[in-house]
Amino acid sequence: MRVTREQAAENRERIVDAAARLFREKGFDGVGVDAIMQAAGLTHGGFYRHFRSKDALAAEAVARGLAVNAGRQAALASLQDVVSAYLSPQHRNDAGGGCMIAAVGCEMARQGKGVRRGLTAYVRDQIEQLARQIGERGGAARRQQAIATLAGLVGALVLARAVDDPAFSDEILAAARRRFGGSRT
Amino acid sequence: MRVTREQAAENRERIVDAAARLFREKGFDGVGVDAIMQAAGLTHGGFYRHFRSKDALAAEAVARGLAVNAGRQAALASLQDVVSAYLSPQHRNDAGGGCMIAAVGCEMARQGKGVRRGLTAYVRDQIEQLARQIGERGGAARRQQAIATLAGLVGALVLARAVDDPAFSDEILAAARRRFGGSRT
DNA sequence: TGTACATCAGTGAACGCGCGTTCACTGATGTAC
DNA sequence: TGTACATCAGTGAACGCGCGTTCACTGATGTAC
Repeated sequence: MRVTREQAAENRERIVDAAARLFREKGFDGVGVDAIMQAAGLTHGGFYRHFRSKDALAAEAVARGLAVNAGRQAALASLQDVVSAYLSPQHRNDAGGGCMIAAVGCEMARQGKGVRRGLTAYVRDQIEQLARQIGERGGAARRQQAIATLAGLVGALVLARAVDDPAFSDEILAAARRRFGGSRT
Repeated sequence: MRVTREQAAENRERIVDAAARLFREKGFDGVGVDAIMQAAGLTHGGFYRHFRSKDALAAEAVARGLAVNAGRQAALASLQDVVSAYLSPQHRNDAGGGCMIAAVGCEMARQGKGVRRGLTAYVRDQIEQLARQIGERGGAARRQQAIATLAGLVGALVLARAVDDPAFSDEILAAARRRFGGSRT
């Protein structure tokens, strides 16, 4: 049952997209190759014609998820827009379609080189982009604030998702929105 | 090979402690019952005389880890001390002995009720304690700032651990220390 | 353009392995007299 | 205090299961003529 080269390429994309979503929803150890292939509409046997290993897919899926996220963030003009989208209840409720770092950041420290390299580049980009959007004062202080803001966003989303009580979760998001949301420090 | 009641209780403590450490080092899915029991100096077969399931142990281990952490934090008088200990390279390098949230926060959203309930109580406590240590202004703004600070600490540590480049990791910690470290906002 | 053959994306069964959990067993501890 | 027996913490083999990975096979696609 061979398939067009274009079809094969398209299938590969679907696998990476499915993995990017499922990893964010259930963690790296929480999804198997089987589930990923099924989500992509294929059977698990064909997996190794596309990827050397599950780890190799993870590296690509993380890169994909980060790239999509970076694009979305860049499309938002102001710091306020970025922060309020990031700290929205919708983002909290949609881990599978949201920020990679908030979803699987804790597990990344334990991942292979491929995953961590992609993440590092992304974090650098995000910091620079945030620094540009903060846009006041000179380099060092602005960069510092960008780092702190990124940390605050990620941490607030992790907390808001981990916590058991919806009202408390909302409070965390709201507080972080007010503190990091473009108000002049 | 029955064992003294006190010995048994002691063994139970050792299991919980080993689990609290290993979960932080490798994630909930990254350690098996076997490894935990071995770390506690026992064989895996006896596990179910102490805990109903791995999940039940996870709830206890998280509670233990959080309690230890809370105690350590409370022993530090000033916000500055708390922040600089939390965002120290030593803490970054010792996930197994450090903050539960930074180590497995992302996975907690996917854990059972026991784990999340304990975490929620802990987050509430930490926020109140930070608010007390911030100690300026009235209730609402202070609480807001405490939430943002907690988020910033957790996020910065997650980022510092995830990133591939040691210098960059240090920079993240330093920037967050300066932003969250007790300086009057 | 048509034919003959090689390629290879995808299938589904199978592999070894480690997981969470169960179980029969052991023998020191705890208890009843 | 001593004796006889029940209890039960811990052991190690075993369970079913799902995992990541491999493999023989299929048959449409791609290629060479």
